[in-house]
Amino acid sequence: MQALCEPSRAAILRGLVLKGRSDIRTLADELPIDRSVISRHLQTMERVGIVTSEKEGRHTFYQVDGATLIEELERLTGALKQIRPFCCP
Amino acid sequence: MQALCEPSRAAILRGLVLKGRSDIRTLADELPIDRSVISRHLQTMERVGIVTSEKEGRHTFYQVDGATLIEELERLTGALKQIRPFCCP
DNA sequence: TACATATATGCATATTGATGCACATTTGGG
DNA sequence: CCCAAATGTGCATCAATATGCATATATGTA
Repeated sequence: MQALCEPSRAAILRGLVLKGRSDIRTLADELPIDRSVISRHLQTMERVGIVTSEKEGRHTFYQVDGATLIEELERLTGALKQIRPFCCP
Repeated sequence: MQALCEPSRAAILRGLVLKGRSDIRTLADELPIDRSVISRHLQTMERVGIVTSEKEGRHTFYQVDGATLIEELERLTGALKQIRPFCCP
């Protein structure tokens, strides 16, 4: 959730989806955001599990982990459905 | 999303789910949060559409709109599923 | 009508977290 | 080994927004 709230993070995620697997430099070329900021946001999102990273030489490639993202959302949706009969009688 | 990110809002939403339809005073009795703050957060969440309100005399009763919440989440999940083959080949 | 209760709002302050610079670190190429 | 490129980190600053008090507004009740 946190990850999807912040405009910059959303933009980075969007860029990553559009471009597919890419390194920070490539993403930074498309966004008006400092590379260091992008780096940190991607680290944040990796911690949460919605992106993955692979180091290749001096580059770090990031990629959206759509499966995890979907899983999490469905988990939440499922939980809400359990609750629903109670919270909206 | 924004609504679910903020700790206080999450707490209020949780309270609202546990108690079911209730007024601000009732919620405030369970939470270490000022009534005015709760009032504003509920207004915010109503604007987004995840809770609904009904005035009855001097009370304003709020209720979680689980249906909308689930709808939104499923919309997002659906969109992600569309993208998935591209973003995680 | 006067009063108490419930909620909403104006406003100043506090808090959280994003931002970008400077610099450190890592790595490949000559 | 030295340099340049790519990324990561420390740090000070800024911006957004939550918070709570004081107060306004609305509403039921004696």
